[in-house]
Amino acid sequence: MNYTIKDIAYQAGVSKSTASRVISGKGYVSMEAREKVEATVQRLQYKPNAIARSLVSSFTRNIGVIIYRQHHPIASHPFYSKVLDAILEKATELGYAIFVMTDMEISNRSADFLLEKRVDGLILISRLNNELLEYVKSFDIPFVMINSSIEDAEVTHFANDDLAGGKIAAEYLLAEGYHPLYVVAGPQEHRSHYLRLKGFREKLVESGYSLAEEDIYYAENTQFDEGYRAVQCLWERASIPKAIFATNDMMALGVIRGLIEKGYRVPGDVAAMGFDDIDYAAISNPALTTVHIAKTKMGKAALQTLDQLIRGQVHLPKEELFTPQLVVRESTRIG
Amino acid sequence: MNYTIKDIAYQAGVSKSTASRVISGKGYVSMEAREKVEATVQRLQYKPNAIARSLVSSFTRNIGVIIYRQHHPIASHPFYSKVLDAILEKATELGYAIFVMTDMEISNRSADFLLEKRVDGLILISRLNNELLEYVKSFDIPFVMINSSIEDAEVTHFANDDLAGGKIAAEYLLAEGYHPLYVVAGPQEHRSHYLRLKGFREKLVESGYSLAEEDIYYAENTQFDEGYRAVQCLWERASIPKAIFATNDMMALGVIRGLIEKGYRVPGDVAAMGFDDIDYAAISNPALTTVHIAKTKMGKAALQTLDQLIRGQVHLPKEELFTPQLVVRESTRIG
DNA sequence: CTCAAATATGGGAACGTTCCCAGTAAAAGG
DNA sequence: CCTTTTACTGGGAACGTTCCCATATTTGAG
Repeated sequence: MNYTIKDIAYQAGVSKSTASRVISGKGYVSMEAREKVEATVQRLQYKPNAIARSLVSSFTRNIGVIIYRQHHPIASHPFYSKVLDAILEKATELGYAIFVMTDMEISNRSADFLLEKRVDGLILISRLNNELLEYVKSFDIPFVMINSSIEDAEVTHFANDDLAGGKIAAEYLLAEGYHPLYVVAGPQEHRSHYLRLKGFREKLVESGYSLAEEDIYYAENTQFDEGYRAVQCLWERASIPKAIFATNDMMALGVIRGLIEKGYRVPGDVAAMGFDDIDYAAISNPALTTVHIAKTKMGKAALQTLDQLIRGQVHLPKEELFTPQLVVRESTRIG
Repeated sequence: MNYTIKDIAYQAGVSKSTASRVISGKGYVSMEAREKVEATVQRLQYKPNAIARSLVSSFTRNIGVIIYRQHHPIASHPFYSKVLDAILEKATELGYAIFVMTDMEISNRSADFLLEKRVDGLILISRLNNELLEYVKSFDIPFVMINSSIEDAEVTHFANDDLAGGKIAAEYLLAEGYHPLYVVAGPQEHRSHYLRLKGFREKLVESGYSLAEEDIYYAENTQFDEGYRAVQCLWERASIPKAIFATNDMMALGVIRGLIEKGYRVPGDVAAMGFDDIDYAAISNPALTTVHIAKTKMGKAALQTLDQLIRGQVHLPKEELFTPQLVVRESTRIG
């Protein structure tokens, strides 16, 4: 059985009002009463009931994180798990507890569930559609999006500057003399993969090159296997590229695997480059050149802003883009 | 503003008792009343307040997961994130919401926090000490442990059969003709690393071999860098092994990196083997031979059992060991 | 010495549910 | 036709807090 504030009050010989004042730390309390109550709290290992507190204050200090995944589990996702880590760490700092939910299909289910739990705010990560967005908006609960597949002018959104990232990749590969180039592009319905390809192509054009449609493999999902398959498909064509850029690291790793199996040396014969800078990029063989995304910063900033939203601040920037950074490793470094 | 059951009752023209009966689905309600209430619920997008419900029922349908990590973030941990994924999936199935917490040092902080939130149960993962265990036990809240660093006869524990796993590794390497062998062993305070080494050694002895202390590198943590460092340290000694076994995959990957940098071919010159079967093991170059742990099964079983505990079942097995499985990949396959 | 301000206390309403209970109306049993 | 059961309804207490309010005591300024 759990003790209540009444038990504390009774055993400390004060009223529950006084006990409440000591425990919540607000209002006038005499030194004597304070000591008696604190001693009793200690002795009975009393823990205030956050449920009852929430009921009266209408704040739960709980936040829901929903990651909509289509193919891949959430927590073990090499990218989103990093963001989630950052959120969890920041949450401890700010005194929030985090509900983590994952949903295979994009539906209202998770949001409904967390709304019933009366979370103070919501963080939506990755894929979502307009219907869901409108649904969440219709309850006026603070929420932010991270790396969402869609954009909305009214909703605070944290994302990597993928257009710039695509350009960085193209610029680097061209500067290193890699040409011709092939691209393995993730699903174009997703904002980030679309922008990465777009930035890459724009930079090529700016530099006097071009990117033909037949030099692009459009992947069905964003995983290792699709990178591997891309090599098989692209190789049915005549020319062999000097480098392959994939719009994320997992696919780039699949590309490397495909190349090695075909007997090519990476980067000796064909170089490979990814995007995301997941943990494994640094330790793979060869280590993967990629575009680093500030995953930790994104996660922390998202919760920080959500906290401000919860505390009633209104005039916050609607979009925050994080600047990506080139990370050069072995997979594009010859000699 | 959120609607309450009173609003529903008023707008539907019934008492809040009747509205409650319709919404919670228990007690007698006329067809007419039911329809009126359901229509109003639909119209106002009413969501029952789980906080108020919890207060009266004393169940929250929330469960806390605490992962104590020493060096590595939790969600992006290649092993525990898989377990967490399984827990999240099972939770959706069983109708629980999951609080995920992470703690750098082993303290009562996270447990206290979640206890105040009045979670129905707790899942403790990885490292913990007796003090913490006794503390959690002192509140009689149902809880289970997964892959805990310590054992306790009274607490339900889900773990891999690490002793058997160590034997499997030794048996396989010997059968393939690998000898002499080096071992990179994780911190021996942790039950699983201790048992993996123990099983490995026992099998060697059974087979007429032995494992000298100087052929073991005791790692300070369980990460990539320590595997890499192990190679540097072990190589200061005279003989070169035919294979190296690391008590987890991350260290094994570090070993491979170290070997490659020294100019050895893996497995041509020296083979390498890990333990865990994390995602990266399958896609690394060379793909890593390892001992597979049923991470998903462990996570699901843990929540399943916790649910039974919460529902009042008492006679449950105190320990469940999952049988590991050999996974042979390139890193030990010659030719 | 008086009176206002500051300090301290306890009673009780409120938060949004559930659930027990008393009561009524209709159906069924004798 | 009376009685018992069944079907249905609404009032109100309870869950464990916070917080407003009324009241009591102490402090200290004039």
